[in-house]
This record gives sequence, C-alpha cells and structure tokens, in this order.
Amino acid sequence: MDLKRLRYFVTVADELHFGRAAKKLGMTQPPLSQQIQLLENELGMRLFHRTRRHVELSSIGKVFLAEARSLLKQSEEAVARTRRVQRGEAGRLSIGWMPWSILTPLPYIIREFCHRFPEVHLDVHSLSAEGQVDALNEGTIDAGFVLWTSDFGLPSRSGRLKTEIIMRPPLVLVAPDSHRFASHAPLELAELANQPYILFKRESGQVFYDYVISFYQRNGIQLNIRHEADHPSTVLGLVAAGLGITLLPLTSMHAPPGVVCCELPAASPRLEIALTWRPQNDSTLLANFTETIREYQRPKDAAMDKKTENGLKAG
Amino acid sequence: MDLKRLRYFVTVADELHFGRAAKKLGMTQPPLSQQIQLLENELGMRLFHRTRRHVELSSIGKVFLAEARSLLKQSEEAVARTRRVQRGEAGRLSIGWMPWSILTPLPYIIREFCHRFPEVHLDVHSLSAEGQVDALNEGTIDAGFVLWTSDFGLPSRSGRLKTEIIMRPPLVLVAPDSHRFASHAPLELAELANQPYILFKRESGQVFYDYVISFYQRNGIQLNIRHEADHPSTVLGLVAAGLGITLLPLTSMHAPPGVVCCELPAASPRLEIALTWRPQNDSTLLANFTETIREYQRPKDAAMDKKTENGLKAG
DNA sequence: TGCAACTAATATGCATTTCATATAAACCGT
DNA sequence: ACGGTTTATATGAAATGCATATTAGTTGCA
Repeated sequence: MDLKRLRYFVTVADELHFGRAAKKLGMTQPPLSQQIQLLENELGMRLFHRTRRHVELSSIGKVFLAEARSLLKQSEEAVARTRRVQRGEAGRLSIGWMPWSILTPLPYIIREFCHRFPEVHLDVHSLSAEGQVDALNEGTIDAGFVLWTSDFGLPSRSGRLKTEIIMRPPLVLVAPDSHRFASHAPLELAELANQPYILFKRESGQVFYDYVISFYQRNGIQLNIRHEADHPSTVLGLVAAGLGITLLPLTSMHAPPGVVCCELPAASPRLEIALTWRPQNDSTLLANFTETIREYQRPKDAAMDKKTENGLKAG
Repeated sequence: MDLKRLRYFVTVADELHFGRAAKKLGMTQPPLSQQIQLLENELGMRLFHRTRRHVELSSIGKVFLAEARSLLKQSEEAVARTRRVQRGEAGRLSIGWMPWSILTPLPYIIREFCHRFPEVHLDVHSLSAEGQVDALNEGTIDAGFVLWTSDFGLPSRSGRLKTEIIMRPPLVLVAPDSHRFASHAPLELAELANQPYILFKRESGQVFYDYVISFYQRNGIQLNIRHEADHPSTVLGLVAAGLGITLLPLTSMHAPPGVVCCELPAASPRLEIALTWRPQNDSTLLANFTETIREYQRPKDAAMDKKTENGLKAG
C-alpha cells in the first residue's frame, strides 16, 4: 500500500468526481481512475459505486476513508514530531545525577531548561558518578552530573566522554543542631578529629568516598567511622539523630530539620561537579541542554565556564 | 513519503547492515542505499551514521524509527480493521426503533445480534415510523423497525426501501390496575366506548395515531380523548395514575407497576412491525443484522418469515 | 425518440522511477 | 601492505506512473 494512493483515494472521495479530483491533484483523469482501481484490487474491496456518470462511496469505502484520512494525518504528524525533536524542541532526554544533587542548585538549572523547552520530557536517574559513566556508555542516559577530583579522575570502562566543569563546591560540614559545632563552627580541621562520622558507602560513590578518606589522611585527622549509609537522606537522618557528623560537597543546601551546615576551611584539591556526555551523541536536545547550563552558569561565575576538552580514559 | 521507503528504513535499522537488509527485503544493496538516501534527502535529516564499514542509527534516526514502526503498524491495522468491517465482524450500525419498542421482544433480538457480533457498536435511535424512513433516506440509520398497516402504507419522502415484516402484534389494552378491566377484561369492543383515553400525539407517530382513530371509527366506538403525550413512559404514567386507558401494539410487555394489560378481541387490519432498509446499502454488517433477525424469527413463527419485496413509494 | 453533454473506462506511448549488475572507494584485521 | 568486507556510485534494463486520444455508457433536453 502506498500513501500516494491513499491521498488519491481521499481526494476522489472528497470530490466524488474523477475529473475534478484529478485536477485538484495536478494530474489527468485516466491515471487517477487507474490508481483507484489498483488500490481496490490490492485491498480486494470496491471503494466506490460508480456508474459511467456518478461516483459514490460504498459503505466499506466510507470506513476505509476514515482510516485513510487518519493514516495520512498520522504520517504528517510523525514527520512533524521528528522535526520538533530534530530542532531540539521536543523529545526525551535522560540525565543522571547523584542522589544528593537535590540539595544543590542543580534543580534550578534543570528547571530553567524545562522552562525553555516545555515539550521535552526529562528522565532523571539517581546514580553514582561511576554509575553515570557506565550509563552514558550504555546509552541509558544522555548526560550526567558527575563528581570528580583532579587527583582521581573518573573511572571509565570504555570510550571517551566530553566534560565541562560546572561547579566547584566547597566541602560543607553537616552536624546535629545539638552539637557544639552548631554554635561554634570549627576554626581548625583538627577539631574534626575523632568526631563520630556518618559515611556514604563506597558502593554509593567511590569518588566521594575516596576523597573523604584521602581528605582525612592528607590533613592527619583521625577518622572515626560510626555508621555507613547508601543514601543522603539516610546519612542526614543519622546526623539529625545526633549519631555523628558528615561532609558533603555542596554550594548551597536546604538543611533538613535537626542539622546545621558550615563551610570548612579550604580543602584542596577541591571537588568538581562536571557535566559529561558522549561526543558521538549528536542530539540537538543534548546540545540545547549543555548550552542552557552554560548560559545559566556564565552570569553567576565566569570562572566556572572554563571548558575542558579532556578525554577520560579507563582507569 | 512512501510506506515502502519506511519499510526499507526499518529493515536497515533492524539489521544495521545494508547487505543483509537488502537480502531480507528480496532486493540488492545498491538500490536500498539509494532509497535510504532519498528518504534522508526528503526528510532533510541523516537517519544513519555510516562509515564505509559500519552503520548505526543517528539519534534522530532512533526517533524516526519509532515513528516509522508505529506508522507501518497503523497502516496494517487500518486495513485489518476495514477488512473486519467488510466481513461484518466489526464496525458501527445505526438502527431506528419506536420509543415503545423497549416493551416488545425487540431488545432480545438485538441482544442476540450483539452476542453474535460482539465487536459491532450499535447505535439505537428512538424515532417514529416516519422519522425512521426519513433517517434511512438521509443515511442517518442503516435499518429501522417501523410500524405500518396494509391500509396506510408508509409515508416515504423519496426512494424505495426494502422491508420484511417481522411481527404482527395484537392490539393490547392497557388500563390502570384500579380499573374494572383489571379483573374483568372487556369481552366486546363496545365496552371501550367513552372510556377516557390517553393518546400518543400525532407528531410522535402518525401511523399508529391514524390507526387508533380508524380503529375506533371502524368499530363505531366513541373515542374519549382525555390526555395526549409524546412518549410511551408518559402515556403509561398517565394510565397508571388512573387518568385513562390506552392501546398499544405489543406482542409482550413488562407492564410497569400500576397498569394491567389484556389482549383485545381481534382487530383487523392487524398492525405489522417491519424491518426496513435501503437496498443500496451493501454493508455486510446490515446483511448480518437482517439475517440474524430472520433466523431469530424463523423458529418462533414460520408465518412471520413471509418476505415482502414491495417498494414503498412516496405518499 | 434521438441528440448533445458529460463522465468514467480503456488503449497506447512516453517519462520517470526503481531495480540489478558492475565497479569504485573506504575501512578493518592480519 | 593486503585481502576481505561493506557502502557508495555508475549505468542500463524493467517496471511503474502519467498524459493523450479514444471508447462507452448515462443523463437531460428537444
């Protein structure tokens, strides 16, 4: 079956006159009659009752007319939808972020994107930095917000990824509001020594886990791991319950009840949050996404716009 | 755009290999490459990333693949649906009946049809006999159950209709249950004289109105019209309220509370209920409908199967 | 009843499209 | 570097689609 023939059929059904229909279609009457006959033979049904003088739709022709119209409309819509996706105006974009990203300004950036591209459906996957790299390589997500450090780099199973650093969050100390830190923020890192610590499990984020361990070692502070949890809400809950303190890489935070936050004295190397994606991914949607994030960052912190073209190799 | 090209595209997308796809399609590779290029040019988008050795879908190609698959499926379904309608297994059938048909065995006949053709959607229009003839000629309904008498025939604006008598209902007397008829059914028609009568309005059914008037005149009984109503529920309500009696052409009746029914001494000419439709209507659905009704009638009353081929002319 | 008009079907030839064969060019693994 | 593999290009043949000319049946009117 051929959409062209359906168009012919619909036109003849509209006009109920082969001559006029042919004129409307920019052709002559004989080949039009022929095409309708071919369609009828192909379907094995008479679409028109025709005398040598009059044409009318058969009852089955009326049914098929509705189907044909619908099919033609759908074919146009299929192309139109695809074009909207091509222009990056519609479609589906899967992104990854880390579970505690909800506590950062990231949701505002994403809100900005959704505001600018209201027809785009966003799928947000909560994953560790390593999980995002895997998901990118598998094609599960189109872009990821990953945590990394200049020291460790990022573990990447295969392939090169494009990255742009979009945030350099300070390390934030989170303590129970009953803790003495709530009124007297620590002036020296040494004050953290032996404080009961609530740790993210290594499986939930190797980069940040290793960073915390290395941070304590580097500064010669004794780490007193009290509990471990696999999700920020659990970690914060345990902190709020007074079971210990924790560190988070955040630029801002809506502290939940029961905890207080304060910035730590400069910790180097600083953590970085990077947007990462596959350079092979030629989706305009993705380009719009990265561009929106760039534009959102630019007015706030020019330094954050520093573009890195480094490929990330398997470690 | 052409469904054939979409089929080519989907096959190449499935195989990701022009040679294999061509083999699967029963053609050679060069024209397939050509057709894909033509499709890409027509859409103005690259559907595949291809090196001289490897083929993979572009991101927009993935989007269009989903659209193409859906469109091909819909095209098949469109034909399949039409075929089901052609075989009379599915579709929509509009029929007309008279408002008081709900009190006759007609619903059981229709239930039988719906049982045998569960995919058929039935539209039942409540109309007078004349309204049904008009609706048939306008194409609003496919078949109608009309009341007529050998005397009057049926008023028909234009065209000939095919008819088959399917019932010859007796005239049933409907009286309030407080009425003396409730215990002592009238033995002679004369007993009806001057009884307050609830009459269907002439606009709601000219045939039956004229029949009632003529019935009283023919038998020399004085008709005492007390009230008029345009719907059987109203008429029966007024009877149940004790305001009068009425006559209905029914073979059976689920008498509502407050009224009693009894058959009248033979009234000639007898009323007839006929199934009527346009002979031009070649719908298999309609043929199945008339056939089902014939088969339903046959075992119950062989006499009712008497087929009439009379055309009904404008009166 | 017969003629003129109108309309769809058929016949025929040409133009375009589609396909197959042959060949070239690029890529990969050895 | 080379052979195998795969896509792209070139070219001619077959098929398809279209236009012109013609036929045949129908309707309306004289």
